[in-house]
Amino acid sequence: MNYVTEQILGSLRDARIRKGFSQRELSARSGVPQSHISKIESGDVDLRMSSLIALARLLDLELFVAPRKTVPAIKSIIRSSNATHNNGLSDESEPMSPAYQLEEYDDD
Amino acid sequence: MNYVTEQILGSLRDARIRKGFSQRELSARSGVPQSHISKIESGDVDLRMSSLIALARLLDLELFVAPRKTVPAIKSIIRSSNATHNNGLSDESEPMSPAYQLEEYDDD
DNA sequence: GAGAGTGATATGTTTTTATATATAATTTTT
DNA sequence: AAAAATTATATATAAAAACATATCACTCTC
Repeated sequence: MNYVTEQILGSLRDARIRKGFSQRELSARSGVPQSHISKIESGDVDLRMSSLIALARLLDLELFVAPRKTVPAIKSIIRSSNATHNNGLSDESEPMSPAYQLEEYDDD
Repeated sequence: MNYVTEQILGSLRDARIRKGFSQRELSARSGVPQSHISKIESGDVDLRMSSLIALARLLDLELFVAPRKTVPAIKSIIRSSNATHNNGLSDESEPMSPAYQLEEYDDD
């Protein structure tokens, strides 16, 4: 598994966890079987672009290609975005995932 | 074909052309058949992540996922990068594709 | 208009994702 | 430690990409 792939799959997993989704829940939302999500995250399959985009979208991520020379700048933006776990100045950001969960929730 | 897909495929085609590669040449460099590259560019196939990464790499592009809220900033970076067709202040940028080609070149 | 280069189409085969489903293994919670 | 939730594996099937190869249509140049 090459570096870029690892990066992307890692981002997917991190985003899922940051949103407080289990693989099952992401499965329910995306229609992709949990077993397949597991394989995806562990790099056992070379997933298709449409699947990647669909999963990313559910996790509030977007897929891109960028010129190599812009990579450092972009990574910097992403990094500082991830560093900002809901500081006061937030905009239309996603609701923070709770540190613990009192009741089970079933939206969707 | 959704918006993100279109964006990405468009970027691939643009980058290929900016580098002065024909589909045949990209095929030779990547090992992906020209016929398949044609289908990819016209959105006839839902290509795999590894293929996407491989093609992107040959075109000096890199694949990413980024948090949705960072998208405008990132697009802005990419835009200005593309706007700068070799202005004087360049760094380690790729050699400019020539406006015309005298001889055929075969590196690789 | 012949020849060369380019991109799109066509066909048949192989490989692999994606799906469905079940269950095992692991981690977390009570 | 028992129960519950989460993730990893396994198997079988269907669908689609990837591949190899050939050819067609189009444009451009000589």
